[in-house]
Amino acid sequence: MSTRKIVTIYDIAERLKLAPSTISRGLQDNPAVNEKTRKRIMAAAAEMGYRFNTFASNLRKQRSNMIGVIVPRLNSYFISSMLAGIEKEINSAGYDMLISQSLELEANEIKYARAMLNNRVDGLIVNLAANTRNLDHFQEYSRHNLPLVFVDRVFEDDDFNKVMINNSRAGYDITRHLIEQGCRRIVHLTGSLMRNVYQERKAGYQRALAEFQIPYDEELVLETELTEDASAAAAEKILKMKNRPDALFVSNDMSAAICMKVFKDAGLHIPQDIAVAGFNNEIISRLSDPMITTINYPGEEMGRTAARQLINLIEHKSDNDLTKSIILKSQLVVRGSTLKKPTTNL
Amino acid sequence: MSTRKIVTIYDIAERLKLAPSTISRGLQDNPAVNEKTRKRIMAAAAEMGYRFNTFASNLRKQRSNMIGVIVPRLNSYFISSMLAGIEKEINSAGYDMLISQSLELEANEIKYARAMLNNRVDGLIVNLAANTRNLDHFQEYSRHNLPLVFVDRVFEDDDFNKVMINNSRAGYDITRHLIEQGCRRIVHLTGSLMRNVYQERKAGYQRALAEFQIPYDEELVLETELTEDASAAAAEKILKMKNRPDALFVSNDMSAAICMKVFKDAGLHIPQDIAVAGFNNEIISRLSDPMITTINYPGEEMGRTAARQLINLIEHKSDNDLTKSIILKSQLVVRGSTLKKPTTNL
DNA sequence: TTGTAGGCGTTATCAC
DNA sequence: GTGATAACGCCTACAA
Repeated sequence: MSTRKIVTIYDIAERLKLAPSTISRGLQDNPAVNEKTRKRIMAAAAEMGYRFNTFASNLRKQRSNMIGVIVPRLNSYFISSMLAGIEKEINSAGYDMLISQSLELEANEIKYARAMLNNRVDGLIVNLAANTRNLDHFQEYSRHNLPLVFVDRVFEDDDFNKVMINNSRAGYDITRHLIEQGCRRIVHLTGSLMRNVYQERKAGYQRALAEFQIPYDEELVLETELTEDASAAAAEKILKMKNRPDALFVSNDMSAAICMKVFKDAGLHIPQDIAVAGFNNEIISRLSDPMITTINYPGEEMGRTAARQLINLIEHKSDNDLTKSIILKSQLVVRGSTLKKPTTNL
Repeated sequence: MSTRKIVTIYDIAERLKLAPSTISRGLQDNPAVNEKTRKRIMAAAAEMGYRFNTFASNLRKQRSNMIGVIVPRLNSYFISSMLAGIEKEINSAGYDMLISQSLELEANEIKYARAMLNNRVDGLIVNLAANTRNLDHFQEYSRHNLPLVFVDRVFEDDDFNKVMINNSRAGYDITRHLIEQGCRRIVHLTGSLMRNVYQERKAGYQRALAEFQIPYDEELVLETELTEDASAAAAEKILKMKNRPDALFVSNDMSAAICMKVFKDAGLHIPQDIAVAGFNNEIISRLSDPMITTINYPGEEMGRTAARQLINLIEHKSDNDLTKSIILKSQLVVRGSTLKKPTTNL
């Protein structure tokens, strides 16, 4: 029963003795077409197994109604929250979403940026790969006046649109909090320092140390990929340090929880023996024992904001020349994993 | 400097005094074209800011090179692992991925299934929404001979291709394990029983109870949405039960961890006062204290398998008439949260 | 309210 | 090795 031949508006037109243009109008509820005609058209279309051809339509209309999204990974708490936010906003505005994951590799990012361009996406949202060196592969978007928004992982000193939080401030807040709890030898476990988010958090960490006249010790900054294994390895390394640190500031809650587990398994008490702070306010920060002090990091909202900004640019509701950096709020959330002094009322 | 007019192969042809067809060939490294000519074409294209038009190409070639994916949510551990698997497989086979999230609503699923069809995806992978009642909205795919693969959440008694695990067996294994640990009053906290995955796990639970002559008590089955709040509420409810249960089997590790936290906060000891088992083998199951007994559930591999199966169907490397259900292995992983008897060597 | 006609950018076919 | 031409399916002036 499956109709081999692809059914087009011409076939429907022929069957109903109407013009193709009438069919086209009828199918998209154009009010110019007679109600009865419209119903006949719909019925015939359904019966004949007609499928609207988005390509032909897009080709003709010169736009795709698709928004491209390039992220480093799909399976991360932060990224998936962000994607959920992007998707909601995009879909309610009538767009579809084309996703690629760079797997943290610049080479893939370059490849996908080009593919998205060829796919005529109406705009692009990007969260940079860990090892991306520059934004050359996005210059083409400017050239074609295609809106582009970077979210979270960005280059800070360029003219692109971006949505982010104040990572430096957050890193400072958390480090200062640790210092105020009496910690002096604070390890910082971070992701790739090529990325602003990690670089900035580290800058905030250093700023807080300096403010309290604690000498900065490079040995205490551990750069890893923040994977499950790498995090556990880092924790082991910390355990083996001659002069054991009294605090650990990790750039990610999951990683922090992994370190905490290693510490606890080694018989340490948290926060007494070592205080641990994370980042992101993931569910796990609330489930760990003790609960993890962290930075509340609005992934879904960042996604929505980036998407909304992009859509505004696409629909010319805002001006691409007025480059905007949107900085969303993040807050320090103090919990048991760092409370050495029972002073705070929590 | 931005070129207003869209540059096409005609423009390049004109500039180089060549025919459009030659340009087309040159751009795709067709060996028929002279090496020198090819280089001139490439150079001109780059210089003029030419962008390949995927629509026109797809329209002409009658295919999109895109694979559609419909999932209930993007921000869940299992889903994002699965997506990562799908993406890797799809991309290495040269396809792109179009994603929509149904937000667990059948209405959205119907809408997106149609949109994917119109977008001329070459195939579709679906993980069903919580409240989907039937698969009518996918019949059109059969009609058009478009390959379709359901993954994880499926309807078991139809003719569609599917990739899943043996949920009934897994539910049985976990329940039996709890019983063998001496538990008799076992609560089962589950997601929507309209979905096979939950229905089957429950069936396994019942089968194990029956086998050990433990009467099935409907009051002990709690159906919720397994969100953070719903899980905590369920745990509270369990705490208030007159005759407190001695075990809890949750259909999801995150949920199990949340329940455990509520129990611990109420002063209970795990597993002595109440044993807790989860599902999925998420990272959190390894980080909780005690670690959570669970079912190892290969999300990424399920994604890869579904994608591979779909691609085979698309490329006619396998026959759609030979409907296949692929059942992947899952295993019971016993950990501290259920070990009441220190007999097992763990 | 409906019809006519041309074009969106690419590729396949056939010719040279 | 290169060129001419006709689709692919839809949309939109403009005309009737």
